[in-house]
Amino acid sequence: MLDIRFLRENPDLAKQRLALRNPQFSSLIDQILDCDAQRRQAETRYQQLQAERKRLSKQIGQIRAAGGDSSTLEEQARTLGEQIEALQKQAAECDSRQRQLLLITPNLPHEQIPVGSDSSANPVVREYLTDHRKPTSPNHLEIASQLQLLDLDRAAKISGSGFTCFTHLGARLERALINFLLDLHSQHHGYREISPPFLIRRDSMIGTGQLPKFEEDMYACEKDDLFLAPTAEVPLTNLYRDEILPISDLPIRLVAYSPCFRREAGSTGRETRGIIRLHQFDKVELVKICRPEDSPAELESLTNDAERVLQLLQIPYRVVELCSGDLGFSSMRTYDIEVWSPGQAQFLEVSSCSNFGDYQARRMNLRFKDSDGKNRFCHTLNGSGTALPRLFVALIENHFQPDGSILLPPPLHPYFGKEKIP
RNA sequence: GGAGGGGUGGCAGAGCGGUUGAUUGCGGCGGUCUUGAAAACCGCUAUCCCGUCAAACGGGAUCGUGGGUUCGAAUCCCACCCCCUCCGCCA
Repeated sequence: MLDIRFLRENPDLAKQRLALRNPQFSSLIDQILDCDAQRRQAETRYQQLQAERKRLSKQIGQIRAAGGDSSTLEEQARTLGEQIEALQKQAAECDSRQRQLLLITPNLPHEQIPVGSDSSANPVVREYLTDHRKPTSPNHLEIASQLQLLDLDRAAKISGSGFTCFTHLGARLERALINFLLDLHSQHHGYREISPPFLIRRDSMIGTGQLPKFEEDMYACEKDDLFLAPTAEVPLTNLYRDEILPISDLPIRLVAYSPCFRREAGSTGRETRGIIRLHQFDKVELVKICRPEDSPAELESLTNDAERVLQLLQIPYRVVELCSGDLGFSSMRTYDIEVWSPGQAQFLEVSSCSNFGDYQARRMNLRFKDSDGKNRFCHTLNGSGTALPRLFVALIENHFQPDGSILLPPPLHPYFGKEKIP
């Protein structure tokens, strides 16, 4: 959520920055400021009347205690009460409308990010092993079918398209990867491991920005008004919602494994073959909560922590920075990490590392007490560390051998229990 | 799912229609005393919003959340959320 005071004082700056995402947001800012002006006017007037009524009520109390007649004053107070009620209703309506509008307004892009309208404008920041990448390889589906690592057809019998079963050594590899990632980040990168709930209340979905705007993309349990987590970002970031953290607790670094549930409405046909895009997939997620002045550096180290995964697994990748038009709703700055998939001869996104500034913290009322005793909003960040299915794809395609086996990189051996598949 | 109890300031815990933003204790901050510390004593000690910005000052709101009753609600009524105890069900 954007700071209403910032919008009030810098409406043109806010519009300019939002226009870098999409020009449509200008009128939204005007509507918000309109609500704000109306709200404050009504609020000021009813507060004056309320102060008056308070004085009268005190007098009434005193007169009654003394056994006197207070009926004239009571009549006055009643009249004031009616005016107050009407103005309060007006203020509440403005306030609620203002909040609804703020909740569907995306974060301002950071000043330093590249300007562009779509992913073709995303600059490559750095690359790893891409000079040595395999130009082609059998597709992960071909490899998986030879080695019985996946069963998409039978998964469809259970759940429909967009779901998979990992089978035999495939299931074991999936589990080994999850454990490898959790251990790497919790034991070597300083993240605290959490195993969070996967069903999420509406308020928490609003807190990180999935709701109200993207409700169509979420799986919901309507009976209980709960949503299936689309990413562990949601439970992790919301862990400390509505709290005021002591500054000594910051930065907080959290890591969690979770399955992720996404309806992916409207994306069938594009990049949907195999396990590149699923309605349910595993992911290990990194989240940070820190002081505002630390968030730029924390974004760099978070991205490095995710990259470390690919270095250890010897998978070629590149880091791109998202341009203004490609930026996610809540983010002010994002790096995507993309692994090379020789099977599809393209790069696949396995991690998206973002700095949200105070945008999420404001939505979930997450603050810290500054050294001078003032309460300030925290900054929040997150990144995948990493998404599993595409990592799985890159791993088996990049390490596929001419003899039909897969040679696993050494860091996985203790987790998988052997060096190759089969 | 059924029955009961409860949600008050950083924490503990009073208050159950009228100068109560709220007694008190603990903790925290400042001071007196002391070579220093402890003890004792004194003072301070929430958040949000509005009044164009900042400071000062003034006003309003906040006792789980939202409604209602009333001139006036932490206090009475209703709904919901959360926590605890017992019963039932259950991996």
